[in-house]
Amino acid sequence: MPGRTGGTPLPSQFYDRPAEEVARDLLGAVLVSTIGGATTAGRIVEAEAYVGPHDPASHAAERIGRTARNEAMFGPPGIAYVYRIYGVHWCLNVVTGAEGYPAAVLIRAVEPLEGVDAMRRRRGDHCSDRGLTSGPGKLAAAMGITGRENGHPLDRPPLMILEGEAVDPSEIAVGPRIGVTRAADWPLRFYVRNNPWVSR
DNA sequence: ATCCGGATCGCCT
DNA sequence: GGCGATCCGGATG
Repeated sequence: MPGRTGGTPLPSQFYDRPAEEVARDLLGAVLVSTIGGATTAGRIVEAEAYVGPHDPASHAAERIGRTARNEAMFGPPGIAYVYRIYGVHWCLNVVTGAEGYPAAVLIRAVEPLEGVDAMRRRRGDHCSDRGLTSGPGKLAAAMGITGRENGHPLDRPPLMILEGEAVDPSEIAVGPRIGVTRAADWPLRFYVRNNPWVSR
C-alpha cells in the first residue's frame, strides 16, 4: 500500500500538551519502523496516558522522582521512552508535555499496515494476524523496538509517528488503564471501539 | 547485599 | 483464569 506510510511526521508541538489529549489524538496515527532494515508500520488503535508526577501509576510519580530509568520522561516532547517490563518485554511510550515535566503515552496496540511478513518473522510463525501487535510488548517485538530506541525523537527514522486519518469521535472509547494497581480507576486508556487489534 | 514487585505474554488447565 | 519466565529499579538493612 504505497502512500500509506508516506505521511508527515507529527511535530514536537503535537506532543507538547496534556498526555490525555495526546493519547486520544494519537489514535489513527501511523507508527513506522525501519529498524533492522525492514519496514513495518501500524495504525495506532490503543494508547494510555501517564499524566504527570501526581499520577501514582507513572514511572515518574512523585514518590519515585527522577532516576536513570525514567530520565527520558523528563526530556522534550516527542521523544521515545522505552522500558523493559517483567524482565521480558519492551514497551514504547511517547513523551508529552514541556521538557522537565514527566508525562508520557504508552502505545498499547497497532493495526498492521505494512511489513506483516517481517512482523511474523520476529513474533513467530504460529502467530495469528491479531496476535502480531495486540499489546505493548507484542508491537514492540513485531516492530523491532528495544531499549536502543529510548530517547529517540519520533519524527525521524528509524522510528517515526506519522499523521494519519482521524478517528471519528464516536468510535473512540475510554476506560481504566490495564495492568496498573495504583489509580486503577482513572479513565486514561483510549482505544478504537471494536478494532480487532485492541488488547483484551 | 538483598529483597520485592512490576504499564506483559504465552502456555497450561 | 492461573502461573512461570526473567530482569531491573528502587527500597531497605
